[in-house]
Amino acid sequence: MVARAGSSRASTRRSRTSPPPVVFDRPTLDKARWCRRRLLAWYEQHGRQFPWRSQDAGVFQQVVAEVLLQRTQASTVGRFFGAFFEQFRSWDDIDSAPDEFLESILRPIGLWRRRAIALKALAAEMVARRGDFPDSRGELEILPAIGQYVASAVLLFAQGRPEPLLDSNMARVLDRVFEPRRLVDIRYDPRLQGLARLLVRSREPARINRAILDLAARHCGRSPTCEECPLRTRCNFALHNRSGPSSRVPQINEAALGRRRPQGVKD
DNA sequence: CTCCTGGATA
DNA sequence: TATCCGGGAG
Repeated sequence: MVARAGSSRASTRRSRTSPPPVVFDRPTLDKARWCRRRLLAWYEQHGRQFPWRSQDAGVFQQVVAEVLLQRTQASTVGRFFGAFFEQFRSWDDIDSAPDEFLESILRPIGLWRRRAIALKALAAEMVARRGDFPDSRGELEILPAIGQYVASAVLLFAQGRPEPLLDSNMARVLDRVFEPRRLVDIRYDPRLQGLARLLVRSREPARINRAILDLAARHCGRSPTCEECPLRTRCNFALHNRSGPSSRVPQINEAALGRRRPQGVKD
């Protein structure tokens, strides 16, 4: 039961995220379909369980979890999940909590100061909104703590729309299976976003999203285990990779993609 | 050491 | 468009 609040007229005029003007050729469309099937089959057996993926998790927990997951490993948030939501069970709980208390709870997983500010601002907004999110991406991305990624998560989980959870992991999978991205920053690469949106265009977009994220975490990291990957037979990286018996992977010019920060050490 | 389901800021 | 936030796991 999707309540479409007739926003057809003032449709997302020009949000920070461009609409999908990207057109793909037939081979790419076929490959995407093939990937979807393989991913779902793989996810059926190897998908990971997390609290925020549970049926028990409401939109509140799902969205807050997305904020907790930013630049943070899922396993870390997995261990942290119970302790956090035992203290904060609603937007109102966060809104009414003292800043320093929220910070102290967030401290173990890092980014605690920024996250406290962001969650506070978002909670206040959500209390004022009586708990319901706007239904357009443009309106969502205005809200505090909500950027392109979390906006997609809200549209995906709260409205069941086929939006991609395009993070650095999904980007890496798409780079390898399809074409390398143009831009270093995935947030401003229309081609990459269009590709991600194409992949999750299915009956169960949430499952596809999770399948890709889990695949990236399990087999498609910096040192990928292509032998066990369900996409290996049509993945550029895996195909180039199988040329030799050595398990050591030399280099695919991937060094230019990941940002190399000098990270000056000061003594 | 790098990386982790990014977003706000200048 | 580049930088910062942050503790923890690998």
